[in-house]
Amino acid sequence: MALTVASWNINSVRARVERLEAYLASRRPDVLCLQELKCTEQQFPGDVVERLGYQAAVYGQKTYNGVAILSTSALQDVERGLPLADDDAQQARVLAATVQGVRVVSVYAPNGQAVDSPAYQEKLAFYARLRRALDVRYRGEERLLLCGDFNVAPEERDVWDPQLWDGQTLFSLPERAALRELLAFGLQDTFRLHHPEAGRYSWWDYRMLGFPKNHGLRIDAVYATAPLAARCEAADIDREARKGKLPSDHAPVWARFSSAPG
DNA sequence: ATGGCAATGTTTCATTGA
Repeated sequence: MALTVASWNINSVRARVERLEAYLASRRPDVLCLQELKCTEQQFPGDVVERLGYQAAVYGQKTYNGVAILSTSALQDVERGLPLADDDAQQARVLAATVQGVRVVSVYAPNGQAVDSPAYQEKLAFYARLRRALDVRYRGEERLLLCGDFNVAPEERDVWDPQLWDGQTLFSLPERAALRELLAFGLQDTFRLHHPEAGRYSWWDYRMLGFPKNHGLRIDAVYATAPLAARCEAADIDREARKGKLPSDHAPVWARFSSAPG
């Protein structure tokens, strides 16, 4: 039995319940990590996902942020936030749970606003805390997935106009270095295991015909430790979900893993 | 076709996102 894990910044789960239902019903991922719920746990449409055969772990807050993990099988050892990080107490950005022996983390990294803003420094600090949390909690030999909106395009091929984006938030060198430092824990980009090409994005600006012109960035990912990367049969971006009326500005990303003995 | 910002709440504008 293969395991398909998807991740989607849904940009308000209440505003897009119908799209969530359609995605779960048509794609049927075993696991779906969500970001930017923009609601509290009480406001999360738990009955809707339950009807579709999913159980949900939800870490929400009013108006901003909010992450969840949906799964067709049992969610175990749910952990909210980062260990030993009081700074994150006010922001629901990280949620972990174990599914079929795989530790799954749903991550919503800070946007960072402008490079000269305090929010940008907080973004870098978030990355440093996340890396430390991995060091505290996990080992690179474990089956671990970091799924989410990382708000950093790793390389030029992940950006529609690298010259325009040069030095801008989401593509500036310090945050790309922070992402590299996170991945140096022992994580691989599942999309790049199967797709070396440029021009494949997970986010498009609502403004200026971003999507029709394919003016996007690849800032959402499923990052996997070596034992899972070795079992990654396929990975892609569900660009279809960005089409039509009232889409999220992000498309879901996913990776499929063959069942590994041991 | 895939379409010209969108969601939230502080609500008729401000804030945030990326």
